[in-house]
Amino acid sequence: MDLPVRRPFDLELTLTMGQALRWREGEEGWYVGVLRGHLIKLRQTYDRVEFRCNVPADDARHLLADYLRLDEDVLPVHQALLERSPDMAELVERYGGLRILRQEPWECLITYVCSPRNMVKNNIRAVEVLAAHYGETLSLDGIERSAFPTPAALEASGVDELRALWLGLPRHAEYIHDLAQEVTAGFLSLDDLRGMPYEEAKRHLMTCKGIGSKVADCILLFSCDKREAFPIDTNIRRALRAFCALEGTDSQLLERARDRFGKQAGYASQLLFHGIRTIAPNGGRTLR
DNA sequence: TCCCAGGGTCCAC
DNA sequence: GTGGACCATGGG
Repeated sequence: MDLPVRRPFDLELTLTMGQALRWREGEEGWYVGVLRGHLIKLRQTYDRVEFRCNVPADDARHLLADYLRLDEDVLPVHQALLERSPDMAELVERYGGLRILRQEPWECLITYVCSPRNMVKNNIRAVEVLAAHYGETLSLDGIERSAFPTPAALEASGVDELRALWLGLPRHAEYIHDLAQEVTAGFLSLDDLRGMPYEEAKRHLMTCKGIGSKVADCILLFSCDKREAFPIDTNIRRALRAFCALEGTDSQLLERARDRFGKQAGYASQLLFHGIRTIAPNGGRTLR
């Protein structure tokens, strides 16, 4: 079973560059991950994405078309981006197949709440540990993984139990439990965020403990269709300096990046993020 | 030994 | 609103 994709489309880059943390390379070119409670295998052959999943083919098709944003054409995005910022040409040329996934908001929220002062490697581990402890066990072709836990499951776990999982910092456990409570109680509606304007959705998210500007932008870009979100971290700061000659404080950078990239800011952020980690020697870090 | 990881909170000022 | 210290550590 497979789906047609419009090139440029780089499945491997898209799944492994760091926006989603649950994809693992399997045998025979498959990438194995868990998507909305379903264990799924994906691999690309030129302009098609082959898939395997324990749900009816049509259901999987809808699930993947949404997740991979197959309804969107990336070429107009490239064009608009290059018109606004010609210095992005090299990144567009090299990594034009990179796409922004449409992740499940709850999982995305918890994933990025665990990210501050946490290495990516440990962030991946934190998400996997949460799934293993509180998520439903799934199997496909002899592979076992766990679904990402529901808000109710994480709320029921209790803060002390979450803290014992060493997710990063102790306060990450507190943030997770608080968020689980807010979502189950209906005080925080992640579905509503998608319908709000960017600024309003960001303000709303940032009222939650543990969610600052960067984490909010990650959630909005990766799961709430806010293409103008521009998460600023150390990599992006270096990349803006290296590729676009932009410098300043974080708030200045955010304003300048959004002014320059407009609606393509989120897409630009991922090209910059991947670019500085692969092209620039030493990750663009100034040698001392 | 120092710096730094996909930051955020809390506190002065 | 801004700048600094602090925070479950581990690798270069």
